[in-house]
Amino acid sequence: MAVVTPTHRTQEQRRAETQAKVLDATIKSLLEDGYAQTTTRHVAALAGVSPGAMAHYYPRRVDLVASAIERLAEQRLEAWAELAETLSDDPGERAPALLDLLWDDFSSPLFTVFVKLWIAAADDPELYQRLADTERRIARTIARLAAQSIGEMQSQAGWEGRLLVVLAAVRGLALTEHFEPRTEPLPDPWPIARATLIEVFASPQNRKTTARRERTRR
Amino acid sequence: MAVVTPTHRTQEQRRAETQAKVLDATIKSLLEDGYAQTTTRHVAALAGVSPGAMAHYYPRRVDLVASAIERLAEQRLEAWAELAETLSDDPGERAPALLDLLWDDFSSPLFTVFVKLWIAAADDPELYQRLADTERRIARTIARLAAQSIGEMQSQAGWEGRLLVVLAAVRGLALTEHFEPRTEPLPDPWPIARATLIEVFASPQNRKTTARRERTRR
DNA sequence: ATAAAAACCGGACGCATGAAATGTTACACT
DNA sequence: AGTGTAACATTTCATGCGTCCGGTTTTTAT
Repeated sequence: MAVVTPTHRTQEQRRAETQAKVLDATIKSLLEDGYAQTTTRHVAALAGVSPGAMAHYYPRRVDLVASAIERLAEQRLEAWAELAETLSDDPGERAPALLDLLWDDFSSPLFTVFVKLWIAAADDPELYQRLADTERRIARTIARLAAQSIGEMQSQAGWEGRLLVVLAAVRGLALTEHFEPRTEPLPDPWPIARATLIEVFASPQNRKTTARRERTRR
Repeated sequence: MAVVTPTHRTQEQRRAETQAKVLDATIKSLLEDGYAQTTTRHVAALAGVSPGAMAHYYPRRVDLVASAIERLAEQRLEAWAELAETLSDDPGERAPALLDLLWDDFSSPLFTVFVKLWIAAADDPELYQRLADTERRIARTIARLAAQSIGEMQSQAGWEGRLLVVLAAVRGLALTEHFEPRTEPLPDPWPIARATLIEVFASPQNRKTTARRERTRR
């Protein structure tokens, strides 16, 4: 495939360029076709790179998806850190805002990629090994973010369980929405779930401070 | 392979026997090796049946796993119906008991099989088609069971959201426990989550303040 | 009871796809 | 200009799914 361009690209440029193309193609494939269908050939074709060239950078499939997921994690963490800045100072507003942030994150297609990889990793020790480190960083960041977002709440009884339940509920809801087979489409469950989760967060103990009505978004 | 055959097995018997062996082997493989590694030959070897024999009953892989999952669903539904009988009549006891039932079900290895198949079905239209019907029956049964278990609660404000959140939370918690990669083992989250979920189920509807500001929007 | 028919089971082949080894081209340094 | 090294391309090997055909056991009809 004769490259017509006499452009003087340095090796570093070429290297970075093909790597970027390959990683983008990998993410695209994971999103649209799932992990099983994300084959080396398919990714190479999507990226417009020869299979052999790709094998040079990512010898095995695991290397490919591990690198891609690390890049994804970077983006996700950056987005989180950025959005965390926009949170209100009012404790009564902060919980609902955090919930919406969570839901936006979990209901995005990127969440499905992570889930698909968790499942695959359950039966693939090597992939598991590669994902564990990345996943750990994500979990830590989210935990830290959540902790500092609900800050003073931690002194109250049962905050640990409430945080656990809220996170699990959002995850479970997202899982159902994304993956559970349906014969007919169902209405968006978030408005109803959101209302209940705000109650859980606000908890009976400090109802006087949080009894103010929350804003309805969107 | 001369079976000296003093056994007078009727065709129906042979048929049922090999089918049972194959289906059991399929479930075993799904449990231990995941969907991707559940190959037709692997299952045949596990069942002690030749690939050709298996192909006679289940021409393609989809037929195999679809049949297996239907059998699993039967067992699961029967177990649920049976356990539902043992629930206490005391409304105060019934919610915790239902929660424990839920957790037992979702934290069992069988749950992981269903999840693995959901994920696989997301990128496999034919498998999706086959699973949708079965999954729908399960969802209906659980919904009906939960509804009649919390019976009179339905008259109270926000019961819809509470049920939704509780189910989602248990699902999400189970997902995390089963699949999220960890570098170190974590303590069992159920005791803490359980306590919070019981509150969610049973607590705030007694207070008049929360009942008023429910139904934010929809 | 026995022969014909049907059902059941076992092994093997073709096709497609995934991963890896080997060969070829382009760049950098002196 | 020439050589060593890194980037890229092609080829080969291994694995898994789906299907067919031959052999055997059970059923049915006389």
